Amino acid sequence: MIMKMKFKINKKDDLKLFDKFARKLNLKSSRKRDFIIDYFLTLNKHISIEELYNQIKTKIPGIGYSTIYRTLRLLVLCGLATARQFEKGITRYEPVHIKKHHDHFICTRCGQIIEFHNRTIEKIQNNLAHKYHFLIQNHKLEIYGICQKCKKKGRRQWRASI
Amino acid sequence: MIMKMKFKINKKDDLKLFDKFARKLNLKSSRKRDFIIDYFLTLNKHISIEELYNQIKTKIPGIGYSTIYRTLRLLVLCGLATARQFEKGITRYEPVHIKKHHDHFICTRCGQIIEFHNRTIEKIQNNLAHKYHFLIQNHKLEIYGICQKCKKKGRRQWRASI
DNA sequence: CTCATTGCAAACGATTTGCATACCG
DNA sequence: CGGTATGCAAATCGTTTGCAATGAG
Repeated sequence: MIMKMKFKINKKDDLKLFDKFARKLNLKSSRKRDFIIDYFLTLNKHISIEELYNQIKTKIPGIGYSTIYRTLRLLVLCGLATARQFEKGITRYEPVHIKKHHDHFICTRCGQIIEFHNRTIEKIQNNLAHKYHFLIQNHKLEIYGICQKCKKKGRRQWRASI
Repeated sequence: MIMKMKFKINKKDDLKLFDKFARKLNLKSSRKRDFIIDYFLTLNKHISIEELYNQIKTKIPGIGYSTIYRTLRLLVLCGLATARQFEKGITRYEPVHIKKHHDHFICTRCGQIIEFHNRTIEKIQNNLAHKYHFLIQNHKLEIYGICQKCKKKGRRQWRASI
């Protein structure tokens, strides 16, 4: 029922787009930024700045948080990344190529996000769309609730936080 | 074609639910908190802490931010409010009663929103949730596309509005 | 009296920014 | 060289928390 999704990543085109964007804004090229962008665009899942920072740090030891933030801001500006807030206070970025057709379970207690894809739901959507003479471009399905771990935790642990 | 949905605001039941929740957690009652809850539950739109604070302040001048925060946290915990981040850095809360049956077709050209509800999609969601041991609290399904009218209009008319 | 609630100020965590330095063309 | 990119530390902003005072049962 649940399918792992495959994405055709067209990094080349994405990089070309960024180049054009960079020229428009008179940006100079930079090894570090280029590396971050290249790295980010190969991802097929959303990522937080912290995660990205830790991963990049292993490749560019001296890298700073601000550089990651500034680079991601540029990517969002030029449309190559999308920023989303699944849970409180943490922004997650996804490369534009995975924007389509993925759905999320989001735990409202611990913030865990489970991605899934379901064909039947999509089929129904298409039927409904047909009924309403609606041409589907894209959709977003988010299911909020409590994940297995948090259900087990029970009341005591979150009681403490009042 | 657009269906106005009616929400039965059942504040009485909501308050009862909170009472039960409060008893379980050994909360004492408090005028201020009760007022905030009552006020919040009559809203039919999401609200930010800042907005709520400013509105409550006109009724209870001495109120503090923390009280609002703490009360909303309780409401989220007991399921009477949902927290969402529509935009970066700001959490908005909505009363549960406007949170149900939240499916939308959204026309990306004219902005028309068609609300709909489909039982089968919900059934599938429940199956998926079961598989992941996930307890569903609510969900949001948004389908973006082009509505009947705009399909007929062709490109010229909506192009002008960009 | 015994706890829970509240307001305030301080703490916090994610993000942004000012500035001096490093880098690119 | 002139201007952009970077790292660092400090500033910011929404939110949380410690604590002393207040309120409820």
